[in-house]
Amino acid sequence: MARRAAGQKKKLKRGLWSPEEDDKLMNHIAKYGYGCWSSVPKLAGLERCGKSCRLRWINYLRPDLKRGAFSQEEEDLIIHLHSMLGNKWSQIAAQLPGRTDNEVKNFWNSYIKKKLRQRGIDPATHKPLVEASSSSGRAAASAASSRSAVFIDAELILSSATGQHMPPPPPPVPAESYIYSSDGVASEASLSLSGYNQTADLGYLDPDALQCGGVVVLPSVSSSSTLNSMAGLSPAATTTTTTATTDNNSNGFESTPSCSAADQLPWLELGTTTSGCAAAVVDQYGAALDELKWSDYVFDGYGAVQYQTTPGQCIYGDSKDAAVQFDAHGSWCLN
DNA sequence: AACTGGACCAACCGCACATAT
DNA sequence: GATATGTGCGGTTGGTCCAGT
Repeated sequence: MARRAAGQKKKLKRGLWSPEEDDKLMNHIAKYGYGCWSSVPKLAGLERCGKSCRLRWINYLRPDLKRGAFSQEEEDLIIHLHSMLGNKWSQIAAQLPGRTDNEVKNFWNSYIKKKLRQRGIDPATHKPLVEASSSSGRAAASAASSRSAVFIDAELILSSATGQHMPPPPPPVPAESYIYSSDGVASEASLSLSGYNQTADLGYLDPDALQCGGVVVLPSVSSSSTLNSMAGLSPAATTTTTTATTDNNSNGFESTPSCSAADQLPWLELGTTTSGCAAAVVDQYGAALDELKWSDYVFDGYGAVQYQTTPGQCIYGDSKDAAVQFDAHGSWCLN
C-alpha cells in the first residue's frame, strides 16, 4: 500500500450522512471508481475519514444493494449459515446477494436471535436452550460439542456440494436445531430454499476458503472481491438468474442453477417448494422491496449514471433501469 | 398530549491482517 | 525486519421511530 502523505489533520465529520455527502461520494466513485479509500474523502471533498466513506459505500450507496425486508428464504439461510459459521457475518452475507454484513448482523441481533430464543433454541449454539442451560459441566461440554457439530455440518456441505462423497446421512443433531419455520413448528415448508438461487453460488464453493469446515465462502459484499462481482467477474454476479453459467470450476462441481438447495444440501429438511425458479423469487423480492433511500436521489440525480445490467447482474427491480458500468477492476464508471 | 421502553439500523470503534516503505 | 498505512471485520453504540401506557 502506498503511504499516505503525512500531515493534513482535518476535523472530520461524523454521524449520519447527508444527501449532499452521499452525492459527493457517489459522484467521486462514478468518476474515479474506488481503490484507495483513504484518498477518497480528500478527492471527493468530504470531511469524512476514508473508512467512513468505505462503509457508507458498502452498506448504503452501492448500486447492487438489495434493501427491504429479508425473505423467509434469506432468513432460513442466515440461520443455517450461522449454525455453521458462527458470527462470520461477512461470510454469511456473501451468500446473500445484495445484503451486507452489517445488514445481516443487525437482522440477526434484532430479529432472528429473539425468534430462536422464543422457540427455545440457543442462538449461539443452535441447540435447544434446555440442553444448553443444563448442568454447567455439561454446558461446557455441550458448547464444545456443538461447535464441532457445526463443523461436521459444514463439512457435509462441502462433501455434497463437491460431489466428492456420497451424500452423508443427516447429522445427529436434534431436528429442531435445524428446522426453523415461520410458525415455529418443524414444518414441511421450512428451509425451502429452492428458487432462491443460492444453488448457483454453491457452485462456486471453495473448499479452501473456509478452514473450519469447507463451507461455501464467497467474498463478502464488503470485500474487494465483491467489487469484481459487481463487474460481473465473480459468481455473485451470476447468481440471480435462472440461466446462471455452468461452472466447471476446480471443485469439479457443476452448478445447477434452477434446482433446489436440497440438491446440494441434501440433509436440509426441504419441503414444499413454492417457487421453482429464481425468477419467481426475484419477483417476490421485488414486491418486498422497500423504498430505496439512495435511489431516490442517486439514480434520479445521476441521470448520466446508468446501471447497465447483464441478465442476472441486478435482479433488484429498482435498479433495472439504471445503468452503471463496471470495469474489470470492479470500479464503476460512466458509460 | 406526554412519557417511556423497545426495536431497528446506520455508523463508529478497535482490532487483526496485509502490504508498502 | 521494523514500521507505517490501508483495509476488512465483528462488536458496540447512539439516534430515530413507534407502539403502549
